[in-house]
Amino acid sequence: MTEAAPPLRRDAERNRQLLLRTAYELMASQGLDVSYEDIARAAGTGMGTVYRRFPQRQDLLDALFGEHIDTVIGLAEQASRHDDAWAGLTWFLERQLQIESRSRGLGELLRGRNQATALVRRAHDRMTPLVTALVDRAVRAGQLPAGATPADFAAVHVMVGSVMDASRGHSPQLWRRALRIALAGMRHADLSGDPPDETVIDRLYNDQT
Amino acid sequence: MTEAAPPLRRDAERNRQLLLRTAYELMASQGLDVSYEDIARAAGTGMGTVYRRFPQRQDLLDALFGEHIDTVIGLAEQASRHDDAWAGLTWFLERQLQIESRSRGLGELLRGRNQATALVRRAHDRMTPLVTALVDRAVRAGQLPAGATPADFAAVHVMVGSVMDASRGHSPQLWRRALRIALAGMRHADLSGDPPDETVIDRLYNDQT
DNA sequence: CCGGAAGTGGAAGAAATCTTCAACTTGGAA
DNA sequence: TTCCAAGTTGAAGATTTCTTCCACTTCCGG
Repeated sequence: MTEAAPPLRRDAERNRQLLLRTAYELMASQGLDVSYEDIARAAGTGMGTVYRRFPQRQDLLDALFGEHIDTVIGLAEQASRHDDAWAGLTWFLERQLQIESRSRGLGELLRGRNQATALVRRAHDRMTPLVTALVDRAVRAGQLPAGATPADFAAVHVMVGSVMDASRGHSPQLWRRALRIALAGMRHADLSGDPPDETVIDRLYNDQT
Repeated sequence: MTEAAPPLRRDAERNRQLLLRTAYELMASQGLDVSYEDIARAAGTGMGTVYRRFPQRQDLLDALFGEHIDTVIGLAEQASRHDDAWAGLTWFLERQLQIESRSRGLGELLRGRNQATALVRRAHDRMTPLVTALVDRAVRAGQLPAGATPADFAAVHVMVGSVMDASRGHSPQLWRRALRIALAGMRHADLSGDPPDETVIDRLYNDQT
């Protein structure tokens, strides 16, 4: 157990909230690679304050995105309860991408661009079994071709996300069209050959290049 | 016309070739963002030599990738002569991605991640009309659904490329599976709604974020 | 073989970001 | 009201990469 941290002084807590709001805004529009100096300036505090509260960038990301990621995990759970496996899968992916479209930073996190391994790994450890079960069900129901795997689903996620990243700013809805293409492809592609390695999902989502 | 540059001294020309080979190797494995210092060190020269020969990074990229890009343009021309429009499209995309899989740097260039706008824009100005004609032919032939556009083709390119980038290193062939998914999606998705803006192709390929 | 133009190397200044820290300010318990 | 632990600030050192520059070396025409 972590020892109970003493509560923050009132002004410090106010600053902390202000920093979180500010950092979230910046990362929503610019992605995760925002400098501490930019955050401090936008919040009107000194850099030292940011470092005191979030000594590691990971600490900031945890505080910023923890609950958002729990939300996404909740979507996966909800989807896995869907009677129609394919409907559950498409609903989940569409919802997740919609959330990512509102925050570039969260998208980078969920799709494993950049740092942030701990948070991401935990999230995917929770979601992968759920998605796997859905994919298996969809295959058995004939909604997906034999040979379809959870890794294909992850690949679709990465693929649509890349269109989102490349078109954010000028065609904010283009990812929906890419999603239609990719999902139709999942249903109609010949996926019988060379099944991807079991570990591909983790690596797709955690490669830091 | 550019005025004729005087020929390089023999030792300088030797160094130039050495730098090009070295830089190509480094960018093939690490992407375009290799520092001049890394290039100089790997080639065994001083940084000043790199700067003297290639004052702007653009100069280096032009010299490195110019002919590779012409090769890809050639592929597009060859594809556009194919009787079967769909076969031409898939052949072209597969070939182009295969080349990108051997050089991460070239992939970044062709898919518009990073700088390099001049070279990329010229290439796409040449290829876009060819691809457009192929897509139109494929639609008329019933090989692609009504509403399919060249921008969808560009999106597929970007999508498969993103899987390539995320899996390079552990699953170097995974992009082929993603390509199968994306191409099957092009044929089977409902693409009748909200056609992408005309300018989307350029922007997909030239967004520098 | 000589002289000078061309070429080279790498130290040094500039710029961006990360990170620490010592002097200063403030909240709130007593 | 006093006092001090908690909090804040921004300057300053460390790092990294970019870019310039000048003393030194090399090539090659005459």
